Amino acid sequence: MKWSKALIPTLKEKPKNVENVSHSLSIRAGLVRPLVSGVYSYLPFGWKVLSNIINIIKEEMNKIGGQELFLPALTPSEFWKETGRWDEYGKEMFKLKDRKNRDMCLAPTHEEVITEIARKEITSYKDLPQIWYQIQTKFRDEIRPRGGLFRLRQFIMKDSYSFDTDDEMFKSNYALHREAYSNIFKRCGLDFIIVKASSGLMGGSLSEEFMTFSEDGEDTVVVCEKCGYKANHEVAVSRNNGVNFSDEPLEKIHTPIEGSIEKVSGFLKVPKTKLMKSLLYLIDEEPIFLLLDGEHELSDEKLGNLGNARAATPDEIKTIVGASSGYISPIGLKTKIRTFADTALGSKKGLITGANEDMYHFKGVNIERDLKVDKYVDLKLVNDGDKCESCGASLNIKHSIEIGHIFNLGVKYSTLMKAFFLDNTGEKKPIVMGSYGTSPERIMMSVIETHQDKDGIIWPSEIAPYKVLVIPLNIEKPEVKNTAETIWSALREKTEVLMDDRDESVGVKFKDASLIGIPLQIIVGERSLKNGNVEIKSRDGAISKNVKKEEVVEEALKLMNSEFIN
RNA sequence: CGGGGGGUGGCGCAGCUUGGUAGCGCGCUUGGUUCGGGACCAAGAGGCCACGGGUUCGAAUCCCGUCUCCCCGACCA
Repeated sequence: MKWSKALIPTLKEKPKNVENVSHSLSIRAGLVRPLVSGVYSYLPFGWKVLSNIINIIKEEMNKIGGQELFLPALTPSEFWKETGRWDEYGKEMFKLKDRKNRDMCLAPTHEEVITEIARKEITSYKDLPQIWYQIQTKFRDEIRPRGGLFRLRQFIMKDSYSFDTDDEMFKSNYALHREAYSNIFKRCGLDFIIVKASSGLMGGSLSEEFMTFSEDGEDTVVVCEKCGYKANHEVAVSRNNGVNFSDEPLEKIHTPIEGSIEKVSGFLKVPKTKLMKSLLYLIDEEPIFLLLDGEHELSDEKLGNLGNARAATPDEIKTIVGASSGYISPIGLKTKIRTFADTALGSKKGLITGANEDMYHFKGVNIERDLKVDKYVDLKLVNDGDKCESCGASLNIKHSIEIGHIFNLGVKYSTLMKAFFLDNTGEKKPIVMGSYGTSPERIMMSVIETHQDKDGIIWPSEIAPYKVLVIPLNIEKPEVKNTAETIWSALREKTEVLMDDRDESVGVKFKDASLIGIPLQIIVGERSLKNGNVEIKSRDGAISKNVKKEEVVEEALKLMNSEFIN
């Protein structure tokens, strides 16, 4: 392709309303253009990258025996109603009516549709296992699209589904996907880790997320550099901080300040760990006290695991406990309220917590002596620097981007939608399912996030829109032009090559070359041509040398296949 | 949905406080000079100042409403 004939609309300035690097670069390099919030057009240059990513995905999925299919995006409500997600998904689902007034939606995911196929077509254990996948557009009316292309309302998803007779068989399909995903991300040039995940709306237990690190990522993960422990922040665990205070008698003290952990620890001049956070929640409409170490926040995910939970309102707290939030605790209450304590609280002594009277706290609280804990559960959101549960080293919290998610659906959908098969004893059983998702846009944006410098993108060669960029510096000099043409023609038979044949000044060409990030550049200019040379260099700066113009094609092909670029 | 910030030639911005001929940089067109890191000169084209109402002799500017985009929180590939 010649640049003069191509649509590669580069931008000199950072577009407005753009925050993170990948968003800015994807627009500046002419890959994408916004249409409405959370919806983007993919221009030819960007689509080439996405197509390369999609091809890698297909290759790796086919390798594990995945069969590609293509399901409709427009789906009737009835299947969603069978599983209850018509309501569960709520406003996030793009719902519409057809001309007969029938409820339809633009599918946000495809468990229902795929299960509908499975229940009709799979009848015997002899039909199992199966892996079906598709690469298709998903629609989710996100509460807030964000981060450029990180959270979209319309996006491409590769989703696959596995069908097995039992958990044992499922495990091997799961492992195959884990392997395939690892290969996909590796080939795209991404560094990633696999963490324990939260399952969200999908349900199911075994669940892992593939994460890349980026300051602009909307997720956080907890990692232990020492033993390799890693988990999504929401579900990560850490040890008791090991801080102990001496035992004292229980005593009510006057604390004439706002009852926050911050204020109380400041007022009493004690560390936050000496405070015990007492929170009143309604779990399945039963009031329950949740106790946490003063320096930790409650994890929403872990809270959700307890049941249908919500924080008690100030009025409810007043009615149930008789004091305001900030001055409450399960100690000395007339009415019994069940109490769950975070595991890290253990049997601590000498703590401070609310005295169930405004402006008063208890000091000297001894958990074993002064209150009855009904259940110890893991409730806390891990803090940076907490001690690793398994090895005791300090944990780090890092921003990350979720690029893939694999999980066990168990028999949730097969049971709800009656997708049964007969096993070898003639017994009717629900199909064991797994669901696996990744998104080409996310991959592309993650790659940009992690493969760029101040001048622009540096594409890993496998997904680069072109592998080589030929830059004739002054297109009006016949020798420069002809040499570039010769190189370009020879190269285009072997690989994808772009030639910047625009009549632009060198500065513009070099700046654009850096911006669009083609991994290999062949620079044809009068200066080196005097010695019969052209320059070949890699965008990442690793290679820059002069070679005979007759040998540059061969050299380029050699470099392309070497390890030098990611 | 709550909170915050925007919408002015294609792009990035100024102008708005204190109403009075719509401006700058980039890009674009034409001609010329340049050509190893966003060149220079000259001449041009291009704007219902998001939209709808008001106030006023007069509104990009003041007031009311609407739409829309971005950021922070509940969601997830």
